[in-house]
Amino acid sequence: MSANPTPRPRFREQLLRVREDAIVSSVNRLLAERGYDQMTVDQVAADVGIAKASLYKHFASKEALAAAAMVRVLDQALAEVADLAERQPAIAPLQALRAITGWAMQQQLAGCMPSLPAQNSALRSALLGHKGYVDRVMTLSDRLGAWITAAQADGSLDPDLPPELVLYTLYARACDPVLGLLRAGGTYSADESVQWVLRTCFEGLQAKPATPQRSAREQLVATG
Amino acid sequence: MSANPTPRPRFREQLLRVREDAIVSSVNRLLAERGYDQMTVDQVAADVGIAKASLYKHFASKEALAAAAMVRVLDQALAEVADLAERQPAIAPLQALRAITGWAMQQQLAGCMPSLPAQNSALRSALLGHKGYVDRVMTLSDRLGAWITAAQADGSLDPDLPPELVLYTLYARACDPVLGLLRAGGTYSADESVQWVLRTCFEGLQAKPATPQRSAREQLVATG
DNA sequence: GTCTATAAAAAGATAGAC
DNA sequence: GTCTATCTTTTTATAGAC
Repeated sequence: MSANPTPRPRFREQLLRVREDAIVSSVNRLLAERGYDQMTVDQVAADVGIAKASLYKHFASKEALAAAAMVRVLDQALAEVADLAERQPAIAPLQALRAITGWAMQQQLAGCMPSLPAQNSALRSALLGHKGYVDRVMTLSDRLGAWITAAQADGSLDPDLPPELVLYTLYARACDPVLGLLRAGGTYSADESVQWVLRTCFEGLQAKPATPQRSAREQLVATG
Repeated sequence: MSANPTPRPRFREQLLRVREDAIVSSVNRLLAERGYDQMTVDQVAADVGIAKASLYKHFASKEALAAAAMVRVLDQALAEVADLAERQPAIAPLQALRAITGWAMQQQLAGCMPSLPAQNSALRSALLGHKGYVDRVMTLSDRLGAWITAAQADGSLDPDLPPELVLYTLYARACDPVLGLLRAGGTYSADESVQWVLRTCFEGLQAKPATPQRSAREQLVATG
């Protein structure tokens, strides 16, 4: 009998992963460009350069394709969080939240942020039944939640706000259409657009009350 | 010859309008519940209670249905703006913007805000070719733009922000998914949810620097 | 696993009688 | 204008050879 009944299993595995990675890349881009409903499996197959039937050997359904894309971007977000915590262990929690949100916005403008419709219940069910997806969402929410709690404790984040409101808001801003509209206007670069939307997100639309110009009484006291 | 070749044309017209109004109501609700891509013409016909072919006698396409729903909600928004300007002529521009945005958020939570995908280019083209829709969007943007300019002039709205950023942001908040998520949590009523999201929109996530607690020196001066 | 070819079903739109 | 019945296209998914 042969000494290697299954020669180089690692190599085959690696090849499989590379192929599936290419598929997920295509899905990711198409989801970012066209959204879930407008993306077709034929487009994915054509983009990857394989037959549609081959695609279904790797992923069981269109929903599975979307889930895989979400898992990847969630892993990237988790890596970004870990990187931030490692490189800047002393970073203020509010600044950490701002950095992660800015990273997500950059991803969106770069066409790397898959966008799924909130209203497609079939897709929603499929995602909630996908353990890998749910686990990552919970882990990321835990990490962000810790920063939110800390930022509220140190007084940099409004302590009155329900933490879940903050969490939802940050997730939503990662897909905020305002970003694309502002960028499409042509007046601002991608980075500038991100800074503007980040600013409105954290500092609001209203003018700051005191910081820019002190009150007359305060000025009198300080001067006299 | 008969004295009335076309008997009671007004009555027929009125009947037609009532029917089309019922259609638009169904479309509006389905667009709010399921979104454009997940809404089917069959569902609309079934909801109205007429045959699909009859539907196509009133509206030429699915895109036309969506456009009609948007026109109606834009008219409602314009009526709200006019009502605000008439009943409270002295209202501060910032408060006017806040009131209109809050009204839109209430509409969303009530299931009356049709949501169209930003990425469907076919739909986008159809809308941009629809004069009634474009006119109303421009008119509403003009009204809001006037308030934005005024609010920046009186210093209540951050004067550094590009006005188009503010405009885009207000439009986007009318469809903000955060609202539905917060409401779905069950902790807050619809009105409370609107207030929370309004607050984060205008005041941001960060804590205010000075307003909530005055500085020690200021307190000393005020007390002594 | 990859391919070609083909279901199978959904959905937008229309024909033609009344 | 409203209906039933049908068309046409698109799209998800699979059969079966290699």
